Amino acid sequence: MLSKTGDRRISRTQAALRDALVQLVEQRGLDAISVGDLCTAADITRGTFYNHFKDKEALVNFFEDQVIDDLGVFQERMGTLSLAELAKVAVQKKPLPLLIELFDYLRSEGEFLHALLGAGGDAAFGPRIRDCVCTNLVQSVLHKRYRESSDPFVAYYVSFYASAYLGVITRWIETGMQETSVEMARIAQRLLFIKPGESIKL
Amino acid sequence: MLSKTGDRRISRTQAALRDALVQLVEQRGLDAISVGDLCTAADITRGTFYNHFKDKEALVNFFEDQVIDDLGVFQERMGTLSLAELAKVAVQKKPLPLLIELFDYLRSEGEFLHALLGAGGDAAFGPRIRDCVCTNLVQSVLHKRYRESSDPFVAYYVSFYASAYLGVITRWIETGMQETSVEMARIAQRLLFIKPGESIKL
DNA sequence: CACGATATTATACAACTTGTCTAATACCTT
DNA sequence: AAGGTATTAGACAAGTTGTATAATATCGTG
Repeated sequence: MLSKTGDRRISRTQAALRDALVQLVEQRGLDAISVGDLCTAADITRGTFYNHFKDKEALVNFFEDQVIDDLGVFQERMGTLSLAELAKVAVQKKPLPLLIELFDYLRSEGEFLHALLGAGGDAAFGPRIRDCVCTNLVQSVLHKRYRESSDPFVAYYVSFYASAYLGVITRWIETGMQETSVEMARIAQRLLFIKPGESIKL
Repeated sequence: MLSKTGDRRISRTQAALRDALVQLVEQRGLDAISVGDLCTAADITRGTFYNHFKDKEALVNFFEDQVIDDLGVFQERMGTLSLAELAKVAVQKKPLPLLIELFDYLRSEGEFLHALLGAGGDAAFGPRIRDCVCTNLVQSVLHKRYRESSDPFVAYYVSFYASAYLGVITRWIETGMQETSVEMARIAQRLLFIKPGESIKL
């Protein structure tokens, strides 16, 4: 019978595989890892691996899905933000609690994200995150009347800022998450109200 | 003796492998391709493959390097642009010839870029292009006095726009390069003088 | 605690991949 | 035309993959 609290053996195996994945991707890159390598690092048998996952790709997707699901919660909450609210907190220089929470969450998954968003990681993961969080963030910020415009420029405009925010997150993670979540929330907000060629107030 | 014009056999082999790479990455993704697959698709022997490349990764890097080198030329020319020039062409709505040339070049490498920048491609390639072209583009546009600032915000500011422009390029390639190079140059320029929350003139 | 269920182990297997090597052949440059 | 060299076809050991089996250890539940 299925119970809410899963089998501890399964949890342990999955956790061990996740740690092994992060460690090995960091060391050698995803392509250079074999299922056997993962099992050795996780201290399990190959048979056990195939009990859980079809192949290496399925393993990676499984753990990526967990992060994407978690981010989905933020995604929904982002959708409820209005531009007016954003402008208000920007003026007050008071970082949005939601953004702080987001960076807190990202930090909690920092090792995984560092490995799988990095150069040795999964090429499909970055776009997935971008499409999940960032596009929505931009949509909530974009003037309502342009959200469903068919003008190609609007699509590029959205792409532009979605990639931009993923770039900020990626840089933060790549450089070891030096800034606090509050600092990052503030940076993310300042970037909303700036033009590329504009003079920056430091 | 080495001559300027290389051996035709080598050129043919490399071209065949490049085509095979693009085709197979598009079909199955880089990870799922074996050296044997590449050789079958390229109609060469595995021995020939190893005559040229140490392994699959070396092959990928070789062709990526060619693109990066080509982009290096644009990178240098970007560095000579001043913000004043950019503002001028923006007002005149006349796209910069350099930008048009850049999108022309990207189109000429469209199939390769579509495959290797895509979800089944190489996770390391996007960051390489970003660091090559985009960062420099931003540097040339960023106010001079902030270029060497140690304020962490400036670093994120640069990251933000570098990723943003790579995102625009990536979207253009992913969606099959519908827009002309002139249209894309115009879009890229318009994006320079806009704020996220700002009303867009369509 | 004891039971039934099941995750894990150890092991084996064929099919495939990898990287290297050889001798013969075909093609290229000069 | 001649010498150089890339390509071919074939073989090799080492490693990887996905699957399967029976024995064992660990789990959740009653």
